[in-house]
Amino acid sequence: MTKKHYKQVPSSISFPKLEEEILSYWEKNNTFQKSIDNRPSKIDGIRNDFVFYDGPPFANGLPHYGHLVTGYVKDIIPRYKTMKGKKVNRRFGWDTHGLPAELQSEKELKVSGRLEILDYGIDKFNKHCEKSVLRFTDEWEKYVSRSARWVDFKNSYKTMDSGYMESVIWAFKELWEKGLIYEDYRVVPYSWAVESPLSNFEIRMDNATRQRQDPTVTAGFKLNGMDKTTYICAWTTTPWTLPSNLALAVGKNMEYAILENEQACYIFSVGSISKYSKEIEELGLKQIKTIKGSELGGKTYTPLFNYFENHENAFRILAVDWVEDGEGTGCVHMAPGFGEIDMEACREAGIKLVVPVDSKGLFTSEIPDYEGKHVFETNKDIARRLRESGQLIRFETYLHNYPHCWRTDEPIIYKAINGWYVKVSEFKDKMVELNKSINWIPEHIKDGQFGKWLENAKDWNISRDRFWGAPIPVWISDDPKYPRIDVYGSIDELEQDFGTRPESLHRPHIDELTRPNPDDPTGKSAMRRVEAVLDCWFESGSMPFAQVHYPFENKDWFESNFPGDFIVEYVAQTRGWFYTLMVMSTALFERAPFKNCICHGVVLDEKHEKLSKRLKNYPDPVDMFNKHGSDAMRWYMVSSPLMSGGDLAIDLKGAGIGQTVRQINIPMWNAYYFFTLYANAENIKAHKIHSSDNVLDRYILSKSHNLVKSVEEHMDNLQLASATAEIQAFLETMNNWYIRRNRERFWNGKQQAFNTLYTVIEILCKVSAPFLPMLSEKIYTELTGQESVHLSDWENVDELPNDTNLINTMDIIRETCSTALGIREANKLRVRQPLQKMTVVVENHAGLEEFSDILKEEVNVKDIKIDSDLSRYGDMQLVVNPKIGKRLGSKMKEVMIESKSGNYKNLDNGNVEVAGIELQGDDYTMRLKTTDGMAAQTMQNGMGVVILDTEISKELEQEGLARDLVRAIQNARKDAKLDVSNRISLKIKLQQELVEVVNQFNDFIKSEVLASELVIVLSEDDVQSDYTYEDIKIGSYSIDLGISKI
RNA sequence: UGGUCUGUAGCUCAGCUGGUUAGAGCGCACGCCUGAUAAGCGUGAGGUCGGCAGUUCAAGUCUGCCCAGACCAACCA
Repeated sequence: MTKKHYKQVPSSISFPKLEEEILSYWEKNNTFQKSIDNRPSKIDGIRNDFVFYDGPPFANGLPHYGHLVTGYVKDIIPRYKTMKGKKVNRRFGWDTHGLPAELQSEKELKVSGRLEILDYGIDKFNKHCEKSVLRFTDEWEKYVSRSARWVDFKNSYKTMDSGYMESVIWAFKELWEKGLIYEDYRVVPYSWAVESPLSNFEIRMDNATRQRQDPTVTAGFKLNGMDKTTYICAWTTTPWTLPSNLALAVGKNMEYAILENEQACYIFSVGSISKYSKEIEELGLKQIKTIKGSELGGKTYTPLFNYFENHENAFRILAVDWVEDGEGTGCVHMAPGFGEIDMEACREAGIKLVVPVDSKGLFTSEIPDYEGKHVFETNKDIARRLRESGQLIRFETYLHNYPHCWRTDEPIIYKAINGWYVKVSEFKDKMVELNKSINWIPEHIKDGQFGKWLENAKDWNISRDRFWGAPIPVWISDDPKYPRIDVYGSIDELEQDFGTRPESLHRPHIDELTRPNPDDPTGKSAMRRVEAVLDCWFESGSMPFAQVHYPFENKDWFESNFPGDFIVEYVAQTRGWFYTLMVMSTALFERAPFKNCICHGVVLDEKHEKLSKRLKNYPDPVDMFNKHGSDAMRWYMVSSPLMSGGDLAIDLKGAGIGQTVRQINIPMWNAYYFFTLYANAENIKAHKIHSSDNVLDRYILSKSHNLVKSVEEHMDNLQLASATAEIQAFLETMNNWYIRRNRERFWNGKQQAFNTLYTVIEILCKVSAPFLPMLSEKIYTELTGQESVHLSDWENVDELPNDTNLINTMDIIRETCSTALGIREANKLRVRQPLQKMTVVVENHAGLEEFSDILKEEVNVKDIKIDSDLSRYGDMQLVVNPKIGKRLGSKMKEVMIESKSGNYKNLDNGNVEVAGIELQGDDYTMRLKTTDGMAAQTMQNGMGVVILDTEISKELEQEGLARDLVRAIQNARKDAKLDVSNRISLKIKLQQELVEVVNQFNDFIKSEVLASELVIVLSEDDVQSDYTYEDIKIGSYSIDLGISKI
């Protein structure tokens, strides 16, 4: 028994099982870590890191398809860069702070709201958050690992690590010192459900804004000092703010109409009258005159409710320039505690605001009638009271887009609240400028979605009145008489001033740091931390430096490796992570945070609707892993429009993924299986080569040159889908041309053929390693005996032959074959039936002779004739090169018509004249149209013609039958589960007519099927029990076939 | 209301700076091949390239308008 050089592999394999095997192989060999350690951080003093930022996910649920897509890209690029020689560290990160963690804990601890948490104890509450926030990390690790994504979990960063938090407060202090942070009392989107303000971009995330039906009220405010009762009408979508109304605003230059009936006057803007025609009719109103808004300015009115009736400066009409005739009445109700514009306008008018609503959205004792009631519950009652006082002009519901809290799904309110802000508006121009240096995929994001957003950037509210988060590192004197503000940017600074090192930067420990106010000579006041914590987006925006505890550690590394080289997330992160990274990076370092960014699209269901856990309208990823494997899923997603920002509609059964298995995984495996099968059968050990004297070898090597080169180009341009398309096309050529056409060489153990296939498969493994990390690993390691394809270097293109002529010629050959097979098909001539002659007529046939053996085999003909005289086989047609249209202009039309109808003449100088225009050189080509009735066909590219001699002589017919017989015997061998190298003994029982065929082709048959003996049996008596028999039909004959392994 | 993207075969999608008869995969029909075999290959049917205008010798490709969908923004007082 000879030693086999390659592992015996099964012809078909379970890819999911193969993947599990590779995953444990990697784990055992520590392959991932090696792939990083193998690469130096610097080469000749030049940085060699490829810096990739892994955006921290929040682990409050299991990963879904969106995460998987991102994860695949996050793996593909680093694997590619590693093979190209870069050191690519990949640390996983966890977003641990913020509302989701707190809400989860509230639910689990059954405490709800700020007061209950304070009661329960911040310490205990935060401890619980800390524990529960990591609950899903194991599950995440499982999913991520199963998807063959290499990322360092052990060394992962968490936003709650004290090092991370220290870097975050450092950043805060930097911004403070640059004057980019301020405290302000402003109206902000406020989630009463989580009792905290939200940032302007949180309410824009995903589907936070959606349709909602709200009551609207048009109320009449009674003007003071009028002869006749006069109502000025204002419209609002938030009736609950009417008790807090302190002013009305009208447009300075707008026209207002005064309408009256016997009892009263009503004022509407002229532009809004038509909308109120129904009410006007009901009240029997007639317009008496119009006045300018400026004339209304300064008038006072009686408040609708008396809660704030003595409020200073209040209940006046303000004439301003920003009111427009929109949906309302042209007169705006102002509740400065609940509207941004309201607040600004009232501040200018010297009206102090009132906020009679607490943190849970309940009215305070300032509104005794509704104390403890949720604001939304009071809308109806407010309308009822207005109706009773005759001041309700209209009540209706209104469908509009309204922001909701992205974590609780409850509608938000706008409310004045104290907060800390980053002055983003001050440096937004800088951000716009820095954005120009970023390479965005797809490109339109740069000046579109992201660029536009930057241009309109608003100041960012970074404070949250919550518990579980990085502290706002600001200490303020508790006595306004002795004001002082201290901001801290490190633990050391804290220790220095407070004399003790905080146990943790989390609340409540951080809050326990107090000290006497140094600016207070009485010594009575103290420095206390402001209570709020930081928006968790401030933390994720700090990720590039905070993950390495900059500037306290890794100072040199960070400074030479920032900005990052690459990030990827889905497109909505232009409002989220991409944005906060940009803000932090611009404010701190005046640099863009990353160089390249892929925004991928969204995975949808087959009806193009969002994936929803509730509807279960998508296949379970785990099922897909188990059924088709992760490599197929990776390929499927990465070769899709997702990579250029488009959506991908995934079908419920995952058929697209199964299709990938059939088109990519199986063909690749088949090639490898084929190689090992015959290398082992022939006891061949192959090695890598870069040249061969066989033309097919040189062809496929040239093709692999092109493959490596184009994949490299696409990858360098971050065009992942294009790269996969190249690999797929190569697979097709390798399997359905190179291997198929070379089968005989493999059967005969031609070393060069094996060397070539070995080389090509190895290259294919390398090129597809980022896209099929496990399948290519399996094949590569078994084929080469190397440790891992992911530890190998990217193939050096320059070493491979690059023969463009050969590739072009081969294209003609392949075209010839498919044309010839087309003729066979049309004439119902099976390929197994040999034919005598094929004529190939191509005008320029230099180099084609070399391929005549290939043609003979592929088309199964005895002789090939190559000719260049097209005119003998059909009529020539003039085909005009359309590019001459540029030169001819309007004459072109005529030239086209004339040439198509064959009206042209050949000139003596070899040129052609059409419609009076002389054409030469590249201006035209002649194309053959085959004469009807011949077994001939024009090639699809029109370059030539193929003619088949369809006459079948007796001899050819018999050879055909012999081949049929061989085919049948091979089938029987297969059925008997014989190895391709087993020798057999044959007994055939057949009709007299076939005996002649078998006799004549006896040697041929025996050698084709590896038969040592062939016995023709004419009666049943000779049947022996150690033979397996089959009934076979060949043409119109039926025979009994017996084979036995020797 | 504005911006960006998308609209090509039953389905999922290619189609470069405008250029001859618009492609691929899946599905369907019919064949073929098989010493890779629970694979492979070929052929066919199927398209007014969302619509209407325009520019041009020539438009799936460029321009304008319109329609539909997605996303982003504005409005939402």
